[in-house]
Amino acid sequence: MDHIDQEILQLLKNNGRMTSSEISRQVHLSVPAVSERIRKLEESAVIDRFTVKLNREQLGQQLLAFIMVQLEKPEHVEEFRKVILQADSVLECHHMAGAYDYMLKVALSGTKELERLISDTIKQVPGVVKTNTMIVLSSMKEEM
Amino acid sequence: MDHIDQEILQLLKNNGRMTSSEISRQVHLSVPAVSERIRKLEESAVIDRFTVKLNREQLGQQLLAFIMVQLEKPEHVEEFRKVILQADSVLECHHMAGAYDYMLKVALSGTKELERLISDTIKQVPGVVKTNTMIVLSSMKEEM
DNA sequence: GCGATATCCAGAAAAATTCCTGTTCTTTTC
DNA sequence: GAAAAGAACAGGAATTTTTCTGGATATCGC
Repeated sequence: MDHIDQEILQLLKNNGRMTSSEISRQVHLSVPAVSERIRKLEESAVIDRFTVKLNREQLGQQLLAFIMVQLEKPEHVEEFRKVILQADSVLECHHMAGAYDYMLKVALSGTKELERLISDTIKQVPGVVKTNTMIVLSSMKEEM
Repeated sequence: MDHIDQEILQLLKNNGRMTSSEISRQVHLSVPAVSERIRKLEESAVIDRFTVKLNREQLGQQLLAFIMVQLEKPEHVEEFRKVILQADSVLECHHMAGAYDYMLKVALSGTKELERLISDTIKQVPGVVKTNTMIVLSSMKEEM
């Protein structure tokens, strides 16, 4: 992980489909050298994976929110996990230290769908005793 | 945006570097047809951009946290924005409805760096009157 | 010093992409 | 309902990229 690797990662963060030959021109290395570096970054798990960032608004998910969840007892975690992993509108779920046990980041079409998610999905899980929802007005920064 | 486009997006989410020829085999279309569809998805901004998901732990950022920030008056927003955009450890910054004005998602090496970020960077911004930091213990889901 | 490992480059073969053309299918319009 | 216009697709050629070799150079540990 030298400074050239960092340059390569920076370029790939901006454009994950940038070709090795284009990268090679920017970092002043040969094409095989760049390909080999990328391969090793993947192998060493520094690069988790290549992906595509979609525009949520274009996909009808105009509403972004954070939902904090208090789970009564650890015995309910498995059921909770299953529900969360299946819910497409839940982008992230973090186990937290503090007053609440879980923090969810969710993307939905609007408040109707948010209401359904909270009432019909999250609060239906046994052990969920309290939630606290915070609505996002706008996002000034959003990387990975 | 038909079901084939959705298939293509799903494939690209799992592997952003999947070649058009590989995709064409999976969705039973010709290579030019797939390329054209991807081009249009980019043009219509459904695809924001291609990128790479890095492994934060491998990069020495073992600590993930959310910081909620209360900003006294809107006149301090510009200064706040500048500081946030420059801070590499701040992954996300959302303007919120509710008790706090901003929600930050930050990734750092540890509590020392977190302390510096809060005390020396965020709280130094004029107008920041209150913060509330929540530490992530583990993440069971994290997409985009 | 000396071997072992790693990194690099150059060139060739394989693969993928792009571009072009012709065809089919859908949609529009009369 | 039929003809025209437009969009989407498949096939093939030219270009670019990737991958795979072989060999040179540098680095590290002994």
